[in-house]
Amino acid sequence: MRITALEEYGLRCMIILARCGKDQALTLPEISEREGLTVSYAGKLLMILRQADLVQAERGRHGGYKLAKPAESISLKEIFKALGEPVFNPAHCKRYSGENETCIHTKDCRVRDVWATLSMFIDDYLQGISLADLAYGEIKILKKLEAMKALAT
Amino acid sequence: MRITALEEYGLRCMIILARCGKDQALTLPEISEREGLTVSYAGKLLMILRQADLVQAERGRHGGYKLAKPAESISLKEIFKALGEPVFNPAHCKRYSGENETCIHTKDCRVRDVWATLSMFIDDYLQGISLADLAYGEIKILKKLEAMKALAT
DNA sequence: TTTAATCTTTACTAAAAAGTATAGATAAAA
DNA sequence: TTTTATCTATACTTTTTAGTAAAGATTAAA
Repeated sequence: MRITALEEYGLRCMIILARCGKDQALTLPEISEREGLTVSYAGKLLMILRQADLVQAERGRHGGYKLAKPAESISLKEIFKALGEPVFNPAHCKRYSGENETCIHTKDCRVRDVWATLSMFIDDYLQGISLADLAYGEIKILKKLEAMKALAT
Repeated sequence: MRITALEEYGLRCMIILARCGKDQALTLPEISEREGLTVSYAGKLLMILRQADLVQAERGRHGGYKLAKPAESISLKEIFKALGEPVFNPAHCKRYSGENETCIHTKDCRVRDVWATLSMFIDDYLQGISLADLAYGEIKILKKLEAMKALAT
């Protein structure tokens, strides 16, 4: 199970935007410079985020990107939804069907139950963390994570 | 976040072996036929599983693969560990470092905290499910998953 | 000892994901 | 109106993952 490059870098771009202040826009060169990415790649990431309505873009002089809404009201779940697929989705069983048309376990599949439940856990976890927590809630988020850990064990 | 092909198919091969009975061995053609995989690909998967000591192989006539220990004492966590990397590991920050030598957030990184905690949750979850649960615990596993869901919300 | 059925290993090809480049569109300032 | 700074879109290249092929090693039976 892997976090993809789009997810990792896309999230970091969101953090940078959250940190730069609500009404100030950052340009692609600025974003890419801060995260150590090429301008092209940052452009690709920001396009994805814009198409998901997570950021707003403005062209021309004084243009750039800013968050489409306050960091407090953007959850990691939303961000991940924009950047990739969930751990488990209905296409899974078709994708991993080997030589067959669909997976041979189509009905009554325990593996699917396990993935679906895990996927739900992950979604809940990501839902509970806001972009603001990550961008400037240094103390808050550590406490939150500690609390979640304690709950889990 | 994605489940990889090795993880998905590798787990399914383990389930097939668990279902075939403790002392009976299955050959590559048998395994591949049951899961709809090519013999070559099944060979690759089983080699990985063998090198992780999850299955035992015997060559020659009457050869084949069987589980290295009872399905009750093999957790999904072990199986996943053999087949791929965890969601978060120490190499992560180096891998996703953009143009830089290491990620610019090396010290005091909230993103890393979030991944590390998530990774721990996932491990706990996988640890709590045995191969036996998946292979022949039809009722048991559904109940288990329901209980875990209830706990989470 | 030969043969056939099996696993083992390594190298190869194909597909997907990651990352780059380039030409075009828009906005504002000169 | 021209120029410059910006985003946008698409096509391309590289790297990684997925999947295949083929030759070798082992075992047991004939």
